[in-house]
Amino acid sequence: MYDLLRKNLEEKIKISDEEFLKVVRNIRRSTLKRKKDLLRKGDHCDFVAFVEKGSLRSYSIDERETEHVIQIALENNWISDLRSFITGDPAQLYIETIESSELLILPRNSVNQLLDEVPILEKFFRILYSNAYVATVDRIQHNISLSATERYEQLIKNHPDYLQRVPLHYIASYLGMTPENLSRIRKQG
Amino acid sequence: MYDLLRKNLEEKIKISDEEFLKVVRNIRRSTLKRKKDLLRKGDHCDFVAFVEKGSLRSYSIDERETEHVIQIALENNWISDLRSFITGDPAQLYIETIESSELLILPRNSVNQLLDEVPILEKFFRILYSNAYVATVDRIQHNISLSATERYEQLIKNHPDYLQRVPLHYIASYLGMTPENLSRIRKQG
DNA sequence: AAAGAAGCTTGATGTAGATCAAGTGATAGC
DNA sequence: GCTATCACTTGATCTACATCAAGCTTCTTT
Repeated sequence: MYDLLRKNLEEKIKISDEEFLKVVRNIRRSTLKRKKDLLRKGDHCDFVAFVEKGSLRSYSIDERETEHVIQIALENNWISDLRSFITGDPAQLYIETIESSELLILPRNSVNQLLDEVPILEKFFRILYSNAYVATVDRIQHNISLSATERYEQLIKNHPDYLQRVPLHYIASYLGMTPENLSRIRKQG
Repeated sequence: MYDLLRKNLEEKIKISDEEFLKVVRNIRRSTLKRKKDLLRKGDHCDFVAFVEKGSLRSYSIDERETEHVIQIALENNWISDLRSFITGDPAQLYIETIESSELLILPRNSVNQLLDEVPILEKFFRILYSNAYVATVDRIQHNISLSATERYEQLIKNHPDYLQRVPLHYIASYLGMTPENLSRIRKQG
């Protein structure tokens, strides 16, 4: 039932049956059809969500009403508006399912309490945060120094699975280009 | 002697004289002329540095030999290659003084030890990390959704001090544009 | 005080990628 | 199984910004 979550935790920390049970007790399971909202801008993002099945994206909308995909998460990944989760500020992001999905939701209240009960989770969250940090730093570097074509090539290398599962216009947005431009890049390559 | 550092810590946490003394005992003071390296790519960044006086920048160099300014730090700010500091991987960044500067260096060894001796510092570092995270997320949003002119206008609003102290071609790089383009933008505005 | 380096501006030209517009093919949900 | 929305492609045009090149000014260092 919670095998994938357990596996995910054990990629980062050692956790006993007993400790894992404490985590599981605090989890809420959520099943969502495709294109359903998990978070809307202005909400308080008081959870982190683990993707057990399906796929999601987080995105922002700027003043010109343009969407920008920030994160794509398939199975075995965590998604949240970490900024809002950490600071308590209103969310800047929307989070939405791409395919219909099965999620395991860990609310912030529980997290605070769990950190006392299961101290090894401190390490887990530290890793979660620093991974998120490193990912965003990488992304800046990426956008700064690569052309649209190179960014697409990197994506093929690092996330070939996205191409099977995620509509191309989301991928284009994630890579910081228009769908038209991505289409033309794919035609050449 | 360490007034500015104390003030900086107290912006984020409450710290007693005794605790602060423990911190200070672990600090190394460093005085650098302008344009001197503090960190080179490939080094292990095993410190965080507090700017007591002067200014620094961190930057990367891409395959095309182009520099990209990642962070600018004036007095009362911290600078590091946090990615390398956190993960222990070799640094991706260079750090260099812009003006001649006075730095307070906190080595990682000391940090680990200090976290045991002065638990309140856990909070300080959590805040330091999450500020860094939020800053990079903001920067992505910024670059994604604003034009070169708008990015410059935001900078004027948020960091007017940079304009007095930091050469314009570093600012241009920080904003993700060429010096020529920044020059033309300033001419119009 | 002089010489060199660093910093800034201006003009001419080039180009990656955006925007606009239209049409075709695929999917989901009733 | 039908219909509407969604997804993708292709072409024509436009534009923000980069690149290249040159000259001027202002600092730094000796």
